[in-house]
Amino acid sequence: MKIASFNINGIRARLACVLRWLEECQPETVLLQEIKCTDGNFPRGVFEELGYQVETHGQKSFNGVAILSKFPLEFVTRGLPGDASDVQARWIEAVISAPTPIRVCCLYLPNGNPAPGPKFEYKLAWMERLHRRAAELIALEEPALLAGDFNVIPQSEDAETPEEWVTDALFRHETRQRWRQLLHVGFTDALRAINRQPSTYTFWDFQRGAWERNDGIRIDHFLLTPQCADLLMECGIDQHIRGWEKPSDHVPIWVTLRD
DNA sequence: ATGACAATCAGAGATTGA
Repeated sequence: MKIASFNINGIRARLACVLRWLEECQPETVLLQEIKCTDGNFPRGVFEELGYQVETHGQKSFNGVAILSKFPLEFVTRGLPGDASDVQARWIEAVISAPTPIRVCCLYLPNGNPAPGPKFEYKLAWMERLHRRAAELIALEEPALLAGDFNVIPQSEDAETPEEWVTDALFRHETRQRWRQLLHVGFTDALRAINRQPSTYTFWDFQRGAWERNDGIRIDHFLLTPQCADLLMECGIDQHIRGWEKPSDHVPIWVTLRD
């Protein structure tokens, strides 16, 4: 089972790029972030014709997440539990009904800049809710994963110029402390379980030639429960597509799990 | 301190992102 996560920065602007990548990558399941459209405007037919079941949680203009899968998706829920007043579309969860069922949580964690400020407070509160849901998933003792755009640079080795990020919401100590809470309850960072190489980035800013200078950061992650980590075979980042025509500023990260 | 770059909504320029 190959499961990929990709912050596409607008599904309508990125449709050609995504289709080209799907052809090349051939994932059975895809977790998308920043679809930037309502459920009604998502081009679901395009993916259904490729054999994917499509589940979306969108909103107008901003945010929005979706799951595509060639296996049936069951028990689909939308919205991160813990705050009924939160209207931002940043979480969709489902169980992939494969021979070994996998629970997948597709998330788009708030950016949080500028920090400090109300957006940073929202980010930290969202991470506290994520921590509570993560602990529940661990208690299930089942193969499950959290994946998506975490907007967290975990360590200095995850940025080309870490000194420039120390006051940023993606790398502040409050943010990284909450990231580590997810590891402490038992989640495994899939990329780092396999690959300790530097420059394993998933994001390069559109500005100042960041891609050409490899001035990147690692902020898109797969976190696995112990039962899911037992199934882990590979984890990779499709960095080359950042150089394609009309790319997203993020690139896909994927895992392959034993069936 | 600012802007550089891109997408969205709207139909210019503000807002958001990271």
